[in-house]
Amino acid sequence: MTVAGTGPSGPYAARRPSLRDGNLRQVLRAVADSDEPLSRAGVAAVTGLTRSTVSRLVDDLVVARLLDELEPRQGPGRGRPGTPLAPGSRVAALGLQVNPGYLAARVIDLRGRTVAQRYVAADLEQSDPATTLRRLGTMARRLVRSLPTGLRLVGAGVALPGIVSVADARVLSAPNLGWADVGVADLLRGRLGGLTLQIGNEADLAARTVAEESPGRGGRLTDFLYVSGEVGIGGAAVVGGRVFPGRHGWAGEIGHISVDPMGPRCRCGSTGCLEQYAGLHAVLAAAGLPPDASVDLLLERVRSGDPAARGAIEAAARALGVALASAVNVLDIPTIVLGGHLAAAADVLQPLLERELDGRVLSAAWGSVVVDVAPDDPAPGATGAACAVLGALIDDPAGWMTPRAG
Amino acid sequence: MTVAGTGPSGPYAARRPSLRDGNLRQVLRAVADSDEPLSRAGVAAVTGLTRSTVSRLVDDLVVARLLDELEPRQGPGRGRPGTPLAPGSRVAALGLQVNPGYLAARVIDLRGRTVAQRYVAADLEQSDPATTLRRLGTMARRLVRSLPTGLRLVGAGVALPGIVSVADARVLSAPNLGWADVGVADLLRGRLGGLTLQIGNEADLAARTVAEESPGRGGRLTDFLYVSGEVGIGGAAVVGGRVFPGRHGWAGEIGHISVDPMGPRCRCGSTGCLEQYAGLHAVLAAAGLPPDASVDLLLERVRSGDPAARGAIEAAARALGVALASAVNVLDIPTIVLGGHLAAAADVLQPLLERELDGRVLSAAWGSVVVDVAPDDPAPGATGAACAVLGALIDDPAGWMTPRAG
DNA sequence: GGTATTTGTTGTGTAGCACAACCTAATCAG
DNA sequence: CTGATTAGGTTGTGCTACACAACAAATACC
Repeated sequence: MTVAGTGPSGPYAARRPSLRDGNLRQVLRAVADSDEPLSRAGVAAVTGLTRSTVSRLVDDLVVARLLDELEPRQGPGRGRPGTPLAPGSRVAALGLQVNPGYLAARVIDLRGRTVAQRYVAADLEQSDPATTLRRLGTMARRLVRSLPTGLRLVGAGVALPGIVSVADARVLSAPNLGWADVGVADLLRGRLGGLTLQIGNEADLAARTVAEESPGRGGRLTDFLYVSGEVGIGGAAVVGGRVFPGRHGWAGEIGHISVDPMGPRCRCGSTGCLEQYAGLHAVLAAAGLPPDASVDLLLERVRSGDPAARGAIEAAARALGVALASAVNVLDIPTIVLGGHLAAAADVLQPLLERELDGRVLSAAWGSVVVDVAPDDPAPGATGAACAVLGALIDDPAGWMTPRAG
Repeated sequence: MTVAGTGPSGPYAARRPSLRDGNLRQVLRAVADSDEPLSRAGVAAVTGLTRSTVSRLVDDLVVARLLDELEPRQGPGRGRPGTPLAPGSRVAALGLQVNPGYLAARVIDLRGRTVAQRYVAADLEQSDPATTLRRLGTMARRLVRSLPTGLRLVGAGVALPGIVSVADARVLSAPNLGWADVGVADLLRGRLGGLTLQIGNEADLAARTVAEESPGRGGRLTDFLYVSGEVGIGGAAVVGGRVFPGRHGWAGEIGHISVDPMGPRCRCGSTGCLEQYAGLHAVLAAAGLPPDASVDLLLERVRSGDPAARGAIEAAARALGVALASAVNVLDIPTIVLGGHLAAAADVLQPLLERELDGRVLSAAWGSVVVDVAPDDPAPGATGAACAVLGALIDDPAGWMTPRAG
């Protein structure tokens, strides 16, 4: 959002150094956003600043290790070859994720490369928060210890499936974990060695992995509705490359759009929520499978023509279409990205879903709704959590350079 | 972002004068946003700039007539009294509105005062676009001619109930007027004497009148969902004081949220849209009234206990609750503002609506959904259209000062 | 090897803000 | 009525950070 007047420094104030701060960000962004290494001159061309100004800013960013000078590579150019620049590979962030089916930890550097990761499958539906977070903390600590020296971690993030309070790092409600009112920071921070900890909703953070190919570098899509099918159904609206937070950061809860107000009661208190039609448990039950059956088994049955399984998935697709159509009408974001289990089932969902959407979305007359699939990532929340930390760094490099220069 | 970076000039570029441009905006905003006239020193205190800097910036804004120096008024202060500043009263914009039931034109100055206005009731359902816009144009021209000399109009805006393309000033579809693919700018511009013309959706612009008390001055609410009940049901999501546009500017179409996928067919092509339950024609029909009956008659019957009328309004309230709950779950904006006919019916709608919302909104457990009523304005779209023009001026004063100084 | 071309650096000019000193206009104390 | 106090507004000086221009460095082309 190109809104002015709001930002890291607040609605007001426009002191002198803010010009430099802003330009540091522009330069860092330009490098991060480019798909191939830019030279100083390239940055100047992209940003509109002069070469001399860029040069000075780049030098400072290199000293702060936010940028690296790469080895000059031979290109088919005519003049003096530039020194290619890239986001600093010695600056990284830790991303963590708690999901009903697994724990994950991942370290990602400013270039978006996964430096190290761990993944443990575990059944965490109705788990004890303290025990689970202790496990996650231990996992994270081991991962951090295994890192090469010289790598600076700038922060950590945790992705959790539920309603979270970002400000005080609490999980207010995570029904699929059986958690309510859990202070994640308190239970985890001690194990992270003083690393700043951010918390976020799983779908919001997973959506980042679609919005950004690497920290600061916009992905193919800038505006889309991410639908995270895990055990429940979460979601996030991405607008202009940024996750739309809403008032408390709880936007995107499409799992609780009402598909039929006379439908079955949902544990959220409402009736006929999408989750009651397209949630994992609901679909498995409709397909005549036990609640702990795998998605793969369901999809196998669908593809082999099992009528109950096919009926279940078709009902889910229709419900999904009805709910998403309402969401698209409200948000005017005619692009859907399926993630989690829904991504695995995309091939069987897509035709029905697109038909339903095109029939129900008001703007479909001027452009069809596109249904896309999220890139395959076993723990997209962890990736997104790390990217969120790095994104904050890219958004305000000056704030990170002054306190600890060098 | 106080400075460069993102803003009117685009995501990149951060030249030198942008600092001054940004500060001009901050100063102008500070004055516009204050509920009582600020002095130069007051602006300095609010913005964090020094008095000397503010003084220079204010002087330029006064020369450009964007600010006025008021008569010094006696206050109970101790030191030298400051010269109170206010947004320039000689700068104004023209706001126009075409509604199924009326035409309106209104001139509003930078202080938010209505300088002049005209209003003509007319039945424009299924009207001819060219004829209607010619009428509106004539009305506007007469209004402009009646203005006092010395008032500078900086632009015009038109509010229309339908899907509009802002970029090329076309109405793509306005079913309640019977319009499709109408080039509003071409039909109107000739009558406006070269005034720049913006076009906007009625609900989006009406929502501005709630978000802003006067141009640049935030209202009581900064985040809310505006529901415009005219003949159809439009809507707009306001986030951080700004209307959320979506990809094409068509966000907020809550009239076409699906309340019951098995419900009656809507003219949009979908089934069970909110408009089929809570739209004016639907409610009148359910109450056993003719389609051209007035809202007042309906409400009178409801209040006098007519069972059919009461049943109709209750059904509408429930449908509205179901649809708005979905919208709130997607947007996380737990404040609803009722406008248009819905505002008139607020007292009978409110209890049922709030009950439905609190039962269906996920976040209701941490804070009830508030249902509010828009201020009474016979043509809120016209007001909002004028404010939109003035808002653009306030957002970029530098752009308006350089071309024509003095 | 010379020339053209592009990159990166260095020096100079300048816009615009901070800071401080000063002037002005009010209230308050006596 | 006079002087002290307080706050608003203006003026002058210095500094920051960017623009512009000139130059050095490194490559390709002839």
